Amino acid sequence: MRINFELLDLRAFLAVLETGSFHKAAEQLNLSQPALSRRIKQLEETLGAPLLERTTRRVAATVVGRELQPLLVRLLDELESSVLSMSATGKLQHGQVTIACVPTAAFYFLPQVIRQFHAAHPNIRIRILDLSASEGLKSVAQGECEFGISMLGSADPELTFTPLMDDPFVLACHRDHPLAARKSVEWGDLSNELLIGVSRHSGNRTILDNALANANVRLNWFYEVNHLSTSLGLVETGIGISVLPRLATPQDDHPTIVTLPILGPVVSRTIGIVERRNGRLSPAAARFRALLAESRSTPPGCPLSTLS
Amino acid sequence: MRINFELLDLRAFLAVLETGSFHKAAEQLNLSQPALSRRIKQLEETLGAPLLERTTRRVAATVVGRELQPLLVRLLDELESSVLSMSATGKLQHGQVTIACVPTAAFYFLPQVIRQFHAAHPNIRIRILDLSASEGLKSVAQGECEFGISMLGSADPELTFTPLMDDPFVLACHRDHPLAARKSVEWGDLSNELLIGVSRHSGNRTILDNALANANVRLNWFYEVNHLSTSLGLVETGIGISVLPRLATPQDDHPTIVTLPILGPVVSRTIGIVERRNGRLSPAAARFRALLAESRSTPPGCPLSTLS
DNA sequence: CGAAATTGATGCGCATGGCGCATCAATAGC
DNA sequence: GCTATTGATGCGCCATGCGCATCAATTTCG
Repeated sequence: MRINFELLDLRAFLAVLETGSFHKAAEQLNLSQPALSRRIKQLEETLGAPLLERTTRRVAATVVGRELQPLLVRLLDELESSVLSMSATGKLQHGQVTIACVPTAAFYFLPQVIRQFHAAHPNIRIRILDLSASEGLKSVAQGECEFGISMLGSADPELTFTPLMDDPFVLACHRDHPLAARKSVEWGDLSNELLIGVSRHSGNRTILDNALANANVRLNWFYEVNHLSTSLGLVETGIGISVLPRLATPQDDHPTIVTLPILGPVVSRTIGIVERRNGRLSPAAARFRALLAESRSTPPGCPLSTLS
Repeated sequence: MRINFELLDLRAFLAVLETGSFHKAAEQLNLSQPALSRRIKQLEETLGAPLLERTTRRVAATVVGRELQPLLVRLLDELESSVLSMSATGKLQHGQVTIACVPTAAFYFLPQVIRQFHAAHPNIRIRILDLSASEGLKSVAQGECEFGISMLGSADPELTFTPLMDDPFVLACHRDHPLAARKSVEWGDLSNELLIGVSRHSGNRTILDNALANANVRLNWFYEVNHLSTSLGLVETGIGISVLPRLATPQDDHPTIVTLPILGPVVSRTIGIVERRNGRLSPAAARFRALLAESRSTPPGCPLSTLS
């Protein structure tokens, strides 16, 4: 059996029991009394049982109506709260934005943008999935978050990429290391060093390997770890040096670690916003994305596969 | 915020996600594709956030849509099952009838009528509130059951009464009692006996007292108990005799108790159907009541206060 | 890479359903 | 018994929701 009535019918029934009057219930629902009377009659016919016993001066629920009333109150209350929540989300008064972000970019972009966004929309929560680049792209592709902040990765025609900034790879070494006294180094300077790197399957490593292959530079990756932060930890112990994205290194002076630009050529990864090609952002997510884009103005997004 | 959409909108949204197609969802809901497209669009505008991401070949829920979907599935499933239940009740395919009945009448009227009703409507349950006469009338008046089987009690203008049968008061005594050998007795025969009776506030006692006052008969109520069955129990011990409604006495031969008609005059209580004056019965209750009435045809009900 | 098939969105006109007004019948209070 | 009020019904009107036709976009296939 298909549902063959409307929400207004159910609300009319509940309003009559609440107010004790067809007239008052009609007022409550912005209807005339005859319109409400017809709605009640139609609902009773649809359900095949009387719900109300009434005279011109009195109204009460039948036994069937008594059974139905608490159920309808609960269902309509739940529906109404969820609608209220949806509507508040739509008006940026309440809700949540879910985005994926590679951890190294999170610390750079998000604090300031989150501060701005929160000041403007104090009741909207930001939910950040801190995932690896590949996991983050997958999360966006599968619709688990509204967009992601990531870097150029595998070409996926379903995703678009809006660059925000270039993040150069730099050298990280212990203060006591001979190279630490330089203002910058070249790739050739690193040829004889024992280098600490991340997994060869990671996005960062893929970008780096491609760029260096083009420049005929070969490096000696002696240690391989899974997380950039582990690279930094090992550098701190002095057992080797590492090539890392700038954002993954300490932003301020560090007691034991020195970071130096690597020239000839400068190799960078591009950090940007990843979205589904036909995605539609909720108003809150759209606003958050706008603030992100403003923090670094760039041309409109295009498919990843067209970026060189 | 008021609910400003319809059940069909919600069902359209869920149907699209279930079928993966506006076309197929429209078919499912007996709409054309443009009509369904408009419903989705209107729902999204009402809620202030997109629910679906779609191209001409593909459709998926947004993050907001994903959050809403399980809630709506549950709410609409519950609504649909309760409507199915109501509809089955309306068509006498399923449901429940609740009536109040004084215990002494229950054994007489209900077994046969319940058998007939159950044969015709095997999936409708009969719920019997076995209450005293006064409690039964109150339950009917307050809408806790659809009607009651009771006797003439306090005049309540909100209730109507349809007589089913007259139930005479009879003498119950031990087989060894001197009166047991008679075929009948008169009230005068009881003047010098120690009588067991129920509470002077009970319906039965009120009827009896009124009738005997009119006939200038005075009885000696020596013992007073709360339940008619207790009267019978005491009669069985031989400590006294009792005046009881015929229906409250053993219907068959009893090893120790004899029941005799009491003449000059015959005093009876009237058992009948009690209803709210403006009551509306569910179809099942209406059918059950009709079977009851058929078991003893009587004139249409009239207000209790007009019965002499 | 272009053509073809298919699908969601939109313009348009029409029919119907839901509405409010007027009124009736019933109810409750004085 | 009269009066005021309320729920139910008849009636006419109009706004809404519909389907048809069509467009633009998407995906598949040769």
